[in-house]
Amino acid sequence: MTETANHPVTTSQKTIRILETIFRKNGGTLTELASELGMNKSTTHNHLSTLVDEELVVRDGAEYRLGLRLLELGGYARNQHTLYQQALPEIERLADQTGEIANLVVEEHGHAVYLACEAGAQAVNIEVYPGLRRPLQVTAAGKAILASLPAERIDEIIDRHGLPAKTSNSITTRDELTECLAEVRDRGIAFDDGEHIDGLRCVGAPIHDDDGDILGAVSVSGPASRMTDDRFYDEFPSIVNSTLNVIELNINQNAP
Amino acid sequence: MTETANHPVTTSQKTIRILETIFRKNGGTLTELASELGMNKSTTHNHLSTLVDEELVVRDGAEYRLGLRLLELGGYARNQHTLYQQALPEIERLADQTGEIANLVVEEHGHAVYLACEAGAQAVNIEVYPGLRRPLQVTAAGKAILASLPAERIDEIIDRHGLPAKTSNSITTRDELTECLAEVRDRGIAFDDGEHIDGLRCVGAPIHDDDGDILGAVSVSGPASRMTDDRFYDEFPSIVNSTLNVIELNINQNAP
DNA sequence: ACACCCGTTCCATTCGGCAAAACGATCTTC
DNA sequence: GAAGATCGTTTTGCCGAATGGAACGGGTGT
Repeated sequence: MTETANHPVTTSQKTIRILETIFRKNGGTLTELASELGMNKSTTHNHLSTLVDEELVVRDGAEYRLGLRLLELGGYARNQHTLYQQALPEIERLADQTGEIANLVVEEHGHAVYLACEAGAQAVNIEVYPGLRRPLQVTAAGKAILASLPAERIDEIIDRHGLPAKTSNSITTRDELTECLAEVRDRGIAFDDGEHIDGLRCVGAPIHDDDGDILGAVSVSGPASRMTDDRFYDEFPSIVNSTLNVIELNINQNAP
Repeated sequence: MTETANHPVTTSQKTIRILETIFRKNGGTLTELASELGMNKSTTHNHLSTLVDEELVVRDGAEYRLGLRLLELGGYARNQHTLYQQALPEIERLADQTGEIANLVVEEHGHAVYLACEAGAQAVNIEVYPGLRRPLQVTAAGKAILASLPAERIDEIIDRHGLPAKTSNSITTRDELTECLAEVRDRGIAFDDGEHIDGLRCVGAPIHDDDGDILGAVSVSGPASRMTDDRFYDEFPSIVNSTLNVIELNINQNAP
């Protein structure tokens, strides 16, 4: 299932690695990228000029940067998720209502991927943007999704990505995770108490269709200073829950 | 400047063409894509499994679709535009104020690229999304940008992309365009009166930094039924203009 | 004016991308 | 339930093309 390609196209892999490197380093010159990748300058040059030709990369003097063509493709990838179209207005409302950051998350390739993140009035400016990927088990939304997946799928994902620790609170063993997910299934709500970023608390809930299949998750995150225990454990879970109900209603109405 | 690469990496071009085709056809099976591209099945298969490996493509049964990894890269490409960060709140306000669709547009590779498009209360649902590209000369925002570019750059762009007609109102000759851009420079406002989509009217204005360099454009679009002449020629231009002033103030304050 | 750094071009080698065909799996049809 | 069609996967050999070394050119800064 999650096995790697038998005959990968190595040339294309190189091109993709270049894109990734530009992404990681936030742009760079030809020689920078070539040495970073351990590739010859002329090879890198050929790849880069191809990418510029195809408009996936923009050249600004000596600097190469990611081009907006990627946004066209990525924006389209997002739009094809009907969940996005159905849930976006509710996510915006959730952000307004809480004043914090409200997120819509789906699972892809074993990652938690943010489809939307709307900032409320007093939202703290953490670097979160549509398309961002994080490990599933360190986010509230990701845990909500994991809790709705069959055990063998969870094993697959752990085999592929492991359980990397982000803070001292992170879950790092399969046993801890199993226990945690059982609680999530009980409550219908997942928590992240500084497991990804110290001092950041997060409340999430899974979104199901009427067949009971998991579609994604909705979550709200804010700093512990404003996320007092009563808001974290009572108020926000109930707000998230009512948002969830509206979203599931929308989905099941529009897809009979 | 706008010349094509001397030694393009043809293998990577093929991979990119596959991505484009999936984009255009909104997904497809292996054999569909192979015949569409005139490529052998095994070749297409190798490329596709590489793309899935790299998480740029998602496989859902027999269907291949664009993956959200592209949204990660594209979202990042958008975030690196400081204009986006500075102008987004004003675009949202503009959408609220007018009830129509408010857009933030930049030029890249000779296209008008939508960085943001926020829907107001009564916005008509035209298919516009972040990352969408359109010819510059058929949109109000694009004309605003063109009007601020040096003539030789405009010639380059026309050489590369031509002046494709979208409706019977579209500008199709260099002379018409020159005349139109002169008016835009006079007024500081650009109009699109059904030049891209019949019955769609659009008001745009160019965003400059304090050096006078063009950064992008802001625009509002709505159906002619609501965009009566007085709103189209008076009310909306003045609203767009005041939005523009706030954005330019933000930019020049935060980048001294 | 000189030197350094970075991007570009040229060329030979060899690696790997490509197509044709055979195989396997899944779903439909009689 | 068997036969056939259709689609994805694998195998294999050949030729193209991606690669890296080295030389060239162009800009900038001291």
